Amino acid sequence: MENLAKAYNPHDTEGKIYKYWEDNNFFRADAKSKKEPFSIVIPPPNVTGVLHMGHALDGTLQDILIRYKRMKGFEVLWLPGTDHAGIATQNVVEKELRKEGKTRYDLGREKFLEITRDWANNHRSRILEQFKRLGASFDLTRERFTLDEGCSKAVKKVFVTLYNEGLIYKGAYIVNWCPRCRSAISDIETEYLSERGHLWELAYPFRDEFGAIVIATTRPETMFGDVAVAVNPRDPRYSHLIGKTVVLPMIGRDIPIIADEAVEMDFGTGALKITPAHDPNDYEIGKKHGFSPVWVMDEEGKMSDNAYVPEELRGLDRYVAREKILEQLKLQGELVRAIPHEHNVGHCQRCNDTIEPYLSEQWFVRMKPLAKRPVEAINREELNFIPPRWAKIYLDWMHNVRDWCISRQLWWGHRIPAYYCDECNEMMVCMEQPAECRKCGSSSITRDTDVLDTWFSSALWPFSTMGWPDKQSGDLEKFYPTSVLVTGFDIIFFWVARMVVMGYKFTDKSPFEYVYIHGLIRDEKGRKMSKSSGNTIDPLEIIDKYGTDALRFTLANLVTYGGQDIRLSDERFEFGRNFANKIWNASRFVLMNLEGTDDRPVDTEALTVADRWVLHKYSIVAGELDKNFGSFRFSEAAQLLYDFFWGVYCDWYVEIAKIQLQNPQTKLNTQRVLKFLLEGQLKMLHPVMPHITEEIWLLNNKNTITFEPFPVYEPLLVNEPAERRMNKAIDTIKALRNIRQSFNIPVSSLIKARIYCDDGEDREDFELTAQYIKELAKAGRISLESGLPERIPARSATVMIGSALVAVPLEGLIDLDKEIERQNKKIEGLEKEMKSLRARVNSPKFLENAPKDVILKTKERINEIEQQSQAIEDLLKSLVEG
RNA sequence: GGGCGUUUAGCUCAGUUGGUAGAGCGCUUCGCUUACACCGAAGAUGCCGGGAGUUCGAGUCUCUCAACGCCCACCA
Repeated sequence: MENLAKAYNPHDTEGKIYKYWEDNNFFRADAKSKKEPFSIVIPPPNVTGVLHMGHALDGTLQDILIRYKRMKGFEVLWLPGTDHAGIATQNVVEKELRKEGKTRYDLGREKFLEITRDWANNHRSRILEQFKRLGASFDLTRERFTLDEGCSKAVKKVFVTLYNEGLIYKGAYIVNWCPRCRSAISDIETEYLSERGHLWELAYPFRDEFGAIVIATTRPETMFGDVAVAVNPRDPRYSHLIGKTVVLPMIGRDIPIIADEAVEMDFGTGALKITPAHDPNDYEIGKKHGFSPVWVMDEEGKMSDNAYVPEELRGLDRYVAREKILEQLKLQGELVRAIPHEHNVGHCQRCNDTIEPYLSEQWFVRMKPLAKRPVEAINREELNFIPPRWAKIYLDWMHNVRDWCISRQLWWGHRIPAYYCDECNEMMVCMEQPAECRKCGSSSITRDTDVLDTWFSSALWPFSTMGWPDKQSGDLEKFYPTSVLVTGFDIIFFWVARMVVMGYKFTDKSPFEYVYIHGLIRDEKGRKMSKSSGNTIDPLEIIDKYGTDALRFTLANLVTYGGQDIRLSDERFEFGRNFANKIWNASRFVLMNLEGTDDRPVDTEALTVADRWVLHKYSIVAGELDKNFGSFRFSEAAQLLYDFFWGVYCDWYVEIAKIQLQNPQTKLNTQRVLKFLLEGQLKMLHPVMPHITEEIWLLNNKNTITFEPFPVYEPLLVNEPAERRMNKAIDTIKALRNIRQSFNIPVSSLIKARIYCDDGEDREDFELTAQYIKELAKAGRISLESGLPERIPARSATVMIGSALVAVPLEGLIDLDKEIERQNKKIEGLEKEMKSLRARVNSPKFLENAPKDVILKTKERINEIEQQSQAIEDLLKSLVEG
């Protein structure tokens, strides 16, 4: 054991240990096991992605739960996989193509998909390899991909079923259109940003008389698609104009002035241009009044090449066209004015391009009828959010849910299983391509060219990955529904809510019992981490620099139950690194001192006070840990582990063990206790810091720590007297060290300490711990005196430990003024505390209402303070008198 | 417009049923004592955002105000 490195080097450990786990298939789940199941499916990272801090946090927390439950004896499944990430992946591949000066249209659909598939396959393993570096104990034999055969089958099955039940429909509606992606996107993929623009007031001249009506618009380029001008019928400024005809500037097309209640009189000019093909509200108004929409912009955001658009503008980008139009209108005197106007503009979440509302044929899922059971799930506690406040956000969304636009005009994704007869246009929605048209019998059939929103397949993830709709594997029965979903709040609507919807619809159950929502990772200034702002912290770099376990421990410690965002900086990981090193070195110490020991258990008859004390504390920590891991309180668990290992085991027990190891009578049992506690703590730490604990564990054990039973609260180890005794001893040691430091007494000079105490319990307590005090406070001699002295020994530094007085005679060494100052300060503190205690006790209401134990405790404390104050005052007197 | 979160030591943040505040880092002073300087020892630092209320007692519960942040809706 002497050959262990002086400092923990994670790189010597991590790769080796992970391989050991992998080679032995420790993480493979058995669907036939009799053990109670515990399962998590990973939120599938995008194939194109690289591991970022969000993944690291998410993955760490899942792995902690998984490893903890594995040690608790559950049959555990953590199912890994990746998401094909429709738009994101397609964008990346298109970007690559652009470097070669090509577009996807140059390649054609088949060729483009082939390239994208290769790309995805390459990256698919990369991200999972990165998760492995996190120590993720997932079952790689069950790895899934949202576009693999099984998932695709599930997608088709769900689509066809929903269609047949009328829950999926196709139709022309205004959708959010991203001109850059050339696709529709859903409402929640549209991000509204406040932008400074203009409200342009344009004059549309009357056809049959002099004058004009002035409308207000933020998008003048859509004017050629106008079908009417609408005013509020109650608006006195305009009511006389209703029914008249105006002429669209530049193209001279006639449109009527109509009346509609929806027009707000006090916005803009009170006159609204109606452009049904390019605005959601206008679409509604247009429909109501029976107008046919006029398209003037194409799917790339360019002005259409049709008769409605002036020739010189056709094919121009929408913003270029806007400038030209304004220029022209200004010349013609039809641009009345431009008012600076701040308004919200939709942007594509994926590519940030400005969204155009666009009337087009799309597929939708009717969400309202599907939302009923997901709403009830909260009340029935079939679905529980942690922290619970997220349930409200989820419910609000469910209550106001709108139809979900699921079709995307992309190539990369699940192609919609709808088929059209080329002859008669009959539409057939079915699992496989039909051989012939069911209506006219033609064999010329074409599949719908749209693909599905990525989140459609993600919504099925918890059960599509378990084999649904097939049941052969047994995974569905054993591991579905899953136990918990761990994710960030940013995808509650995108993913969590839709999984619940689909879960209830197709499996009759919530796909998970708990949703644990953690905060988002931010940079040290609280900004969102993003590649574009260059403020990301790469978890792999952190792993290289500090080690995986350091990363995991730090993150676990930083995450809060309330789900607060986490501000990270590089240096924060030193915390975990230092702790790992501490574990390493304490282990090294213990292992070095195990020579000559045996494999027998701790002899509980022969325990010293310190042994009993540390075992007592250990048992309590084990119990607390169980509670914390069981209730997703990761940081409390991490803090507990840290405090016990460092603050109790290392700082006190190991130091005391050094004493006990010197004594042949206590040596053997001390070794056993050291080892028992070290191994127990390795187990406790293992879910959070798997590599280092396994490495150390294997130095002394044949089998992996992976399946070791997690330590539990052990009532037999609880020992209150030992705790009381050690608390006194520790207080005394600290007091003596304080005196030593205050008076600059060098370590080389041994101090003497006299402890004046009662002959009863106090004396017994101190007798049992006197040796620890002597050694750890570097005292030459400890003497126990009976009762408090009548006169405090002169030229002594003193301190009260409970009702006992500890005095250190410091002939010649003591600085009188310094000691007086020290004691005065002490009295000051006591007096302050006393004041508030007295006020309480003197109030009859307190005595009436407060619980008895609180009253008792308060009175005891008052007595204690009185005693101490008295002693200190006596001391001061004797100091002054010399 | 609606909703949520945050405000505690110089910094970053804990604080689970109300009992008189903690950690890490940083800072000060010592120290290479049979693991560890990625260390050990001793210390300093807080009207727990402001105000009001409930209570014997409030960082913790209620109301209110303020600042910052986020989400949803949305006005052409």
